[in-house]
Amino acid sequence: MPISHTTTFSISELASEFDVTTRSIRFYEDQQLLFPTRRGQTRVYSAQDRVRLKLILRGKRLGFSLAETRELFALWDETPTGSMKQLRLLMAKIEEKKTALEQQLNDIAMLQLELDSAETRCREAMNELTATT
Amino acid sequence: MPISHTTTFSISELASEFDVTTRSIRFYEDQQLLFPTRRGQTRVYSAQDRVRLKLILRGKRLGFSLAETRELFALWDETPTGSMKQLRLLMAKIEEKKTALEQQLNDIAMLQLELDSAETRCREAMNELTATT
DNA sequence: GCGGAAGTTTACGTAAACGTAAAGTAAGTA
DNA sequence: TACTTACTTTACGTTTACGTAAACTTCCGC
Repeated sequence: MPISHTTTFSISELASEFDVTTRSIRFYEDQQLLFPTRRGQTRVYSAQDRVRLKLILRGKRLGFSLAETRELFALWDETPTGSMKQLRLLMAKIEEKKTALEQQLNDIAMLQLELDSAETRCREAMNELTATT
Repeated sequence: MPISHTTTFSISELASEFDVTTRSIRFYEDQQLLFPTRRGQTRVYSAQDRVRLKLILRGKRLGFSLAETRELFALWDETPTGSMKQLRLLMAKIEEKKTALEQQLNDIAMLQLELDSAETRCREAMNELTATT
């Protein structure tokens, strides 16, 4: 059901665009990660919701739990309008995430080296087989 | 029980070194990711096992399931001594992992930008509060 | 030789992230 | 009007990755 298309989407549009099930999308709503409006019973998703869904899936690719992603949304949403104490806490969370990402970058770099090595060995083995020795 | 220490480790040594529970380590064995030898009943871990454990944990940080990590181990182990067909399959798997890692790098880069932005906003908010305006 | 620490197996429990079936509604269409 | 299609809620089932308790065995120090 392609919705009015000013800037809104149906659940199946999003599902097929991002290749997830409607079940998943509803589950993300259940977990307070998405907040579509309703036209009667039917869910109507805004462009913002679409972005959020994209971010959720990105989070998954990085191994984040839905809870963690929700935390990140909180970081992003909280237009920093809190007390000094809250702001310090927010900064701490941000730094924490940043160091975790640094760690991930390291991990990925190592894995890439190993895969490259495996690739080389594989290539050599293929050459052995091809060679007319 | 610090074992003979030529190059072997007890389960609790590994557990405390990597800050995981012994339960987890035993579970990884159950899932065919580790293969400690036995001294009587007791598990004895080699340096190789230790490396594997480290790799398992790295995998977890990258969001890999234990099954995926086991697959990676297979890639690594299979000293490429198979048929051409098998080698091509191996190469395909390696490429697949590599592109997945590229995707992850992209994802991380994006997230880093967003976190930097959040950090900036946070700093500005703190300055607002501090300023004697 | 006895208590405590560290190891073991067996087995049931649990949280996260959905899958899947059941049963119903609402809109468009032949 | 009947049929199809897309959407909905409710609710139980499933997989992964362990946690946790129970009930041993082994070894070490005193």
